[in-house]
Amino acid sequence: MTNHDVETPTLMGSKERLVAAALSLFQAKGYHGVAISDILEAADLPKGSLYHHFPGGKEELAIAAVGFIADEVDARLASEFAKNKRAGAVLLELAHECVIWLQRSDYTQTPLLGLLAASPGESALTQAICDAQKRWLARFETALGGTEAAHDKACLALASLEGGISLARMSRSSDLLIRSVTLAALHINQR
Amino acid sequence: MTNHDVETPTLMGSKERLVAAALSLFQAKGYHGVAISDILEAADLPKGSLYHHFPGGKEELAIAAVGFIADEVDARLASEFAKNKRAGAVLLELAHECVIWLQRSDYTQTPLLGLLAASPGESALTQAICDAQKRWLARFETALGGTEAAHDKACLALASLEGGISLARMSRSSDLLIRSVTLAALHINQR
DNA sequence: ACCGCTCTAGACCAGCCGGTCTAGTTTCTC
DNA sequence: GAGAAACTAGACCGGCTGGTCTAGAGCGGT
Repeated sequence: MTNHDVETPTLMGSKERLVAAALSLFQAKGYHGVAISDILEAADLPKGSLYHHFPGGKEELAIAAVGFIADEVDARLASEFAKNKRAGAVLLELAHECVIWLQRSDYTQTPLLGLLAASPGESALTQAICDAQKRWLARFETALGGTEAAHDKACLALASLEGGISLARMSRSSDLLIRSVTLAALHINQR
Repeated sequence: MTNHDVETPTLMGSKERLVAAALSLFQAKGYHGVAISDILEAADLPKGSLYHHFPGGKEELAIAAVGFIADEVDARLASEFAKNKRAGAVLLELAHECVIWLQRSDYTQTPLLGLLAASPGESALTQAICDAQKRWLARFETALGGTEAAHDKACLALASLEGGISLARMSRSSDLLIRSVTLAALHINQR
């Protein structure tokens, strides 16, 4: 979850700029809430560029955006777990990063994938989101030992994170996210 | 969370029918994903009726829908807690009802408010959603004793529920929801 | 200098969006 | 049964949507 910043567009190629702008907007308003023109304006590019890089239009772009955040978070999880950290600690770290994200956007943006969930049913986009969640889940699960209990704990980790983000965004305060995640982390760490 | 059924429209007044249809559709596709014409078709009513009962248009209707589900769940929580049930048991019961809901809609619908979160920022609608969450949170909090720890547990309860629903809907299986919620309930029940 | 490829640029389009408005029908009240 | 109020009905509108298409700019290779 590093810098997908739209304010410094010239440093990225136009394709990357499109993905970054799209991700940021989708995270703020959901798939249907964002118009193509919004994305183009944010990325400062004309329509032709979009349909050159993404012939599939809005949905293909959204899929790319989901893939981007999925990879980023997945890589981050991998590196954290590689440091032999306990799963609860990693969860907390991720949550704190989400808090920063929320605060920086004045609680307009949802980190991760929450708002993207309102996507056209049964589409490739939905599938992409599902895949991302599966990958993150698997990271936690294996880190927790791969047992049945580990699976349960991994579910709780992700659910408390996504749910906590939703609560935090609505209440415009990171408090609820922190509370739910720390409690979940506590439970996850004990064997 | 009883019957807001759109299939038996003639049994309800047209205003109730509009609210029921709107809620159902918003829960399936999010605020921006639903067109007024969709709602009208589902409720089998012309446009005039909508703007007679809800002069504020789409947003006012959405607010009414949020209020409806908020009241319903809130009343349900109140009655469950009145039976002196432990908070964990109530959480589990609520989750099971959500599971039924998910399965009946073939995982197209999100119970509660998840998808509504993608609503126009800073609007009255967002406020209505926020209020609903606050009320539900308060139910759990007081039932858990009103302490600081109770607040934490209440957050975990709601977060695991909403997050679990999101996971379940994406994976088209209630499994992940059940897992995260049962684990959360376990932790909530212990003092 | 020429070509071919990648990418930018934006005019253009059919269709749908939320919302308004007038006319009609039903239902309640007296 | 007269008249008002509540509600239904749907034509209509301007603006915006996602998407297509043609024209051309920039640039590397030869």
